[in-house]
Amino acid sequence: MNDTGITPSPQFLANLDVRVVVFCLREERLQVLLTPHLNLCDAESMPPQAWELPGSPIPIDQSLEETATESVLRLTGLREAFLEQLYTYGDVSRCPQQRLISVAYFAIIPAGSTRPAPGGSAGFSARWFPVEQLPALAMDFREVIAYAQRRLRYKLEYTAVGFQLLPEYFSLSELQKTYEMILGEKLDKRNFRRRILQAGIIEETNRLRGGEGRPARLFRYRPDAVAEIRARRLFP
Amino acid sequence: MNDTGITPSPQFLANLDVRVVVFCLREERLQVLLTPHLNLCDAESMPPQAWELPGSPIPIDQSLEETATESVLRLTGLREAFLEQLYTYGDVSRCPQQRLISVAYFAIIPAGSTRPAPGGSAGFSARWFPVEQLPALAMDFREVIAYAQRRLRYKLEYTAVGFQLLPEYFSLSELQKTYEMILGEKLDKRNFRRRILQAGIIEETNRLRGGEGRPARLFRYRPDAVAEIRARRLFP
DNA sequence: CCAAAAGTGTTTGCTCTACACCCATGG
DNA sequence: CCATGGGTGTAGAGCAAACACTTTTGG
Repeated sequence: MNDTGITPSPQFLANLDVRVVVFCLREERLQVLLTPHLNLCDAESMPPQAWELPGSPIPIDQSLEETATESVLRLTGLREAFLEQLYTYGDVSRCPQQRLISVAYFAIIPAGSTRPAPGGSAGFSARWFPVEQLPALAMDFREVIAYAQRRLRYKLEYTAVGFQLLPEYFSLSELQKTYEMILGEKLDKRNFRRRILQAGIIEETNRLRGGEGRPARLFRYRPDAVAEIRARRLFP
Repeated sequence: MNDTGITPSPQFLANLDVRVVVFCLREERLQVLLTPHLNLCDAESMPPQAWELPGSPIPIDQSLEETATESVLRLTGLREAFLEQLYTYGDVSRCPQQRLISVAYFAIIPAGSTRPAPGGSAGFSARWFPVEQLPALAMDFREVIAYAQRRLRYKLEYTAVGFQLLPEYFSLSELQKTYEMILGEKLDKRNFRRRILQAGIIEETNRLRGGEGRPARLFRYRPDAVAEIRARRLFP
């Protein structure tokens, strides 16, 4: 971590880093974690003029996935987050300072687990931004985030990744709202419930959550239901 | 290109290369292009004891995709082949000689376009191997090929990638055989034809191909039909 | 008792599947 | 005329989509 970002120390691989798109549901919106782009923000007091995806260079004795996991841990305090390789970006002029190849990962952390508020711990001044209102971004990171979002939407339809976004116990309405938010379309309540229950990937608990109106029964993700769902498509 | 494979010349990025899984339909089977693994094959006359995926280090002034395209061109003489990034492999001990990160691509070249027979031109002594009968492979390349094959199968179900494997004109039976070979299951002739025609991605020509039995009408891929097919699944 | 959110079934249309016979050509 | 592969339609089952009212709680 130097402030030029140009020459990582020799125990790191040159011209190569890992970047992570960390998704979280906050304030009813899908948000992404970003760090200030240091090149344009020398005075610490000034607000950064551009943001970037968090990440780190790759230690010579760490795999790509370990490196990404550590970035997520450093930023959020979570080690068990969902993490998947996204794509490797290597265009020649994507970074003005040097030839830089970034292996992008995307991560999902559950709603409510934002105790290590970014800005605290080792997260420097990382901040959450709604994916619909991103600030100015360095390099090709807007494209990276857009791709991560497409992939998230896609995985949501076919796999059980949706539960990664929610806390351990959740109501079916919360789950449905999550799906609607990410897919960007309304779903029929009865069809949604029937399908998600038939898929057998969540189980009823005897907890209830009160609020306004009738209390909702809470459900839990069944971890024994394999990640890649038996049914080919969860939502057609 | 040296024979240690350890230190690419300084105009290349260190610890990083591109590898390509090139698929082609030959002799009624899906085949992959491999090159001898030089570390284990110093005497040129000896048969290599292990094979590897072709590829090259990354010139400092070339993108990943350009590098992959040039590898395919050098190996097959084709510039327009289908090419897609697959995954980036970066485990610490995948290569015994050095820390090596490989950005894997997969490519598809049409059946019959094997004029620049591997072994000729600049392809050193590259050879085709049926994916079902791979020789001993260096590093994690068996895993890479297996993943490429999964991805090919997957893409075949959802996109129009199948036509990349066939020559410009083909009969519906040839197309069906291709699908069956890659999916590894028999398909019903009538259902196959109905669906593939309904999808509107191929068009009838007035060519016929004779052989034994009744001559077959030849079809052609409609390049205006976008790569990602309108229907969500081509084959359920 | 009223507002607010939770919960619950049925009908209809479409799509996938299974299945068997005739056609055109070359030898 | 016979062997070989090419070409064609239909009936039944299962799945997805559309749709409106009742239930439970808190204030």
